Amino acid sequence: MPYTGEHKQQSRQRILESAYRLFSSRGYDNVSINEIMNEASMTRGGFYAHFENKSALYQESIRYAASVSGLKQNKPESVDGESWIHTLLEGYLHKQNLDGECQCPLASLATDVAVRDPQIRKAYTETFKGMNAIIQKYVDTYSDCERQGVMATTAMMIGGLAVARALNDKRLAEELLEACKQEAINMLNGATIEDLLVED
Amino acid sequence: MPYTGEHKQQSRQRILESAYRLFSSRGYDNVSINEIMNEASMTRGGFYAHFENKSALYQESIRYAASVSGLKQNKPESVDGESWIHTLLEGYLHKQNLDGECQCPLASLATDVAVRDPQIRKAYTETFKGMNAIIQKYVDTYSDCERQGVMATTAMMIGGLAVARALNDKRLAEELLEACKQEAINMLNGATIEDLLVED
DNA sequence: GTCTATATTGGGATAGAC
DNA sequence: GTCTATCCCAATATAGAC
Repeated sequence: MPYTGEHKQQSRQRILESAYRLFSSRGYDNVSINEIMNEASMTRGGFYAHFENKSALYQESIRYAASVSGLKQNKPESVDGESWIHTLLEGYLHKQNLDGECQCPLASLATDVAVRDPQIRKAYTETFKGMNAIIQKYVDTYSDCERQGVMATTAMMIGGLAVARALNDKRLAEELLEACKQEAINMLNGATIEDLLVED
Repeated sequence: MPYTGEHKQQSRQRILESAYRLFSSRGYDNVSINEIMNEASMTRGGFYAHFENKSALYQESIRYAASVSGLKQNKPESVDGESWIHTLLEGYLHKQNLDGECQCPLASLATDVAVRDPQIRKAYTETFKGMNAIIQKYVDTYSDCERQGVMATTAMMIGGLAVARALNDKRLAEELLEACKQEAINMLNGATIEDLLVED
């Protein structure tokens, strides 16, 4: 029955979308299955035809969000690696990510994930590795910045956005995003003062 | 009645301690007032003699944790500012903060706070400002690193620790802490490649 | 100020009709 | 596969004894 299968896939997709939207806005515990299903234009009872339980949905919604994040966009041929990194930073540390939903589960759910079961943390860990791989790939086209610098930069991006979302002071939050953007560009340029001094 | 007043203060202190310990380990929603009171050797009913509700306790426990954090220790006279920054980084990005409780509420509760009421976010915001002020104070003794660099560094420290706590891979988590430590030292040294190039 | 007992709510999960 | 109805448990908050 192709219709039934396709229809089920569409329902599943809608559930994943509304789940991530609500989880990133309000956290795992503060969102009910009822709300998620309503937002996906279904009722509560139907949920268990798609997911084993709420925890399984959480895990899959993290993977889903990572797969549609701005970081996953393909670089146009005409743009060089360094410019593309700037574009990615601009999109990631953008003030539109401050209120409510947020494109990146690494930032919106960091401390929430830390207290969940291993399957959920595994989805988070793989997403983090993926983010580092993407940044490294483009950085390699113009800089000698290595794994350590890239990891510290992604931590700063995630931390900057996560903290900015928690702040109760919009001006400070936007200042923080801007600071992280500038320093990320510096850090990804690779060489440090020490390197230069040694070369002198 | 001095005895009664003092006794109440001690009870309140015990509640704040066990509250922060449990909140930082398992998040706000996953900890019940019952558990907190048991951990403080009291019973549930007594709670409301000390705090208006659970939310008020959350707010005060964040301020309490910030007040006893390692960052609040006083620098010994004999140690210079730069060495002290290294000591603070070592303590903050230490693997003993990975499992369970964590000295810094900014890292252990970042995304948890983002979805709470304004009073809680205010406590978080003030704690963040305090962390920046402390780092800036010591950095000023040896570097020209300004507000932007300090804010980006604290975001990296908080983000590094928060993400490392969420990861399901101990080796990767420790590598991340180490990367943030090294890059924080670099960043707090202030000048960037661009600065040096301009000076040339 | 601390205790026990309880009112009340909310939400995860299941049963069963269609 | 989706719906309605229901079971069940956990947790906040309150009432009232001591």
